[in-house]
Amino acid sequence: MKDYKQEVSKGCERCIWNNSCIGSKLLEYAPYIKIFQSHILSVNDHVFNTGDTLSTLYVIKSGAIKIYVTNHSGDEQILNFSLPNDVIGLDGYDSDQYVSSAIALQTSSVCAIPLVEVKKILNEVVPEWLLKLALDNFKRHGRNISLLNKKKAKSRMAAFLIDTADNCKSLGCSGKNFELSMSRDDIGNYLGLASETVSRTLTQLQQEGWVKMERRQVTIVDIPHLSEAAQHR
Amino acid sequence: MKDYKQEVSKGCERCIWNNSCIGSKLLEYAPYIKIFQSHILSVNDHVFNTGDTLSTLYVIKSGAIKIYVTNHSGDEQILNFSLPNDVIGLDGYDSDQYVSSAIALQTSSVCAIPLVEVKKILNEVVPEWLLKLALDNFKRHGRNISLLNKKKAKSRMAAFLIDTADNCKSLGCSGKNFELSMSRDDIGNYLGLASETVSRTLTQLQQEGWVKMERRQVTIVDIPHLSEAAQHR
DNA sequence: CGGCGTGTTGATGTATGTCAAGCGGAGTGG
DNA sequence: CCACTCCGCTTGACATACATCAACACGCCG
Repeated sequence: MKDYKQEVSKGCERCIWNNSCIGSKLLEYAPYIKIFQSHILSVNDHVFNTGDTLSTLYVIKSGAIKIYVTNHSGDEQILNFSLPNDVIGLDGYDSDQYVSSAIALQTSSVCAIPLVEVKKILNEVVPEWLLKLALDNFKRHGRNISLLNKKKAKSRMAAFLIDTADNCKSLGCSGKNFELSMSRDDIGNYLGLASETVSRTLTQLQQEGWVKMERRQVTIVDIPHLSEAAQHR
Repeated sequence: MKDYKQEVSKGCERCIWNNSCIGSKLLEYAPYIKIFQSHILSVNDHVFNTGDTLSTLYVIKSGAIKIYVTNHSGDEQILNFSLPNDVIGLDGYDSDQYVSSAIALQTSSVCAIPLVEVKKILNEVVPEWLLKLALDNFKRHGRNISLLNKKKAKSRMAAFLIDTADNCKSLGCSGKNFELSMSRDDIGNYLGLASETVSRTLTQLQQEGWVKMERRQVTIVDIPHLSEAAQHR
């Protein structure tokens, strides 16, 4: 997807998504932007890969694209199935790499929007705090999925504890020692487990020596092992 | 939470979140806005309820708030645990009611921002297409959670089919008849099920007479029953 | 002390994962 | 055009993780 033969400036006017597509709206707003011609993808062609330099957003024009991440033991986790009119590639907005991969499920076509231009406009127009609000939501979305799609209770609990610890740390506390504000029931509801399972899993994690628990008071002892458990689906 | 005694304009300057809080940023941006004094909540106090008129956003100053929805058979589904500095209440932005409920898990305090003012600024400043992008993401987030937190395979599949049908409909097709672009493997991965379970569940749904399937071609026959199945956790 | 809410632990049932075999359509090559 | 193969899907048999039901322990508060 390196070479674009033709700009789409003209194409947009004839595109069936012209009225709803981000790309054409962007063009109205800043006509000087170069949006590149819809690119045809065959089944199993990648639009981008995790770790690739993030320089382009894509708007799907036709087909279907699978968005997924791969953990370091090679398991694939699908985040989303994106359809025409969806924008993909935004998830790494504040890093400079894609944090997910995108692959075509059908013959598809996408239009490419240079991210630099989008960023420029965003920075000019949108107050920083607002951008942060939107981005935070983006990230939470990803985190949530990765919590819920684990198959084993142990992985979910481990992921939940790490997530909670991270949240706590970003609020200024140690990150190893914190208090859960919710009941086992609530945790179970959130993670899709019975509260008894939450209880059992927590004692199990204690027996492994990875955490210590005293009622709702949590101490994380062995972060490496806990993280590893959280990776397993 | 109807009466606010005191504006927080002064309070913001002394608040520990002053530099990162949306409220204070908003004030810098539009000093005329009235943000209301941090309000103290006891355990199990509601911040807002599903269906309440959406007129206020809340920024959490201290404590922890549980965000949840209740389906019509009364089951609670927790969407999130929100912590200090989080903004809550945005999820119904483009309707005029809250679409979730918020309840304090601990003694907490929140500041109230009138949504009218935020909307006014957003509309002035942020291009409509951009707003749509952010909101769409919001909604997808909610949909995803409600897919993944079902306990039974049948509910997940039903919810998945309905969701897919809706997506399809919003792209202009019938909404009763569509083609899945992904394999059973992918569906299983996405829903956290084995592909065999996906297969079995689909044949089960067919035997119930709720859908017809021909390879990846889906026909939804009995929407009421399917929707009902999708509700059950 | 007694009652209540919350959490733990045990016994049992069940839904779903796993392994394995077989089916059927789509594409390929003869 | 037919046979062959491959891949995705289905179906069955079995194993297992988790839900459910139930009893009980603990801290909290009156």
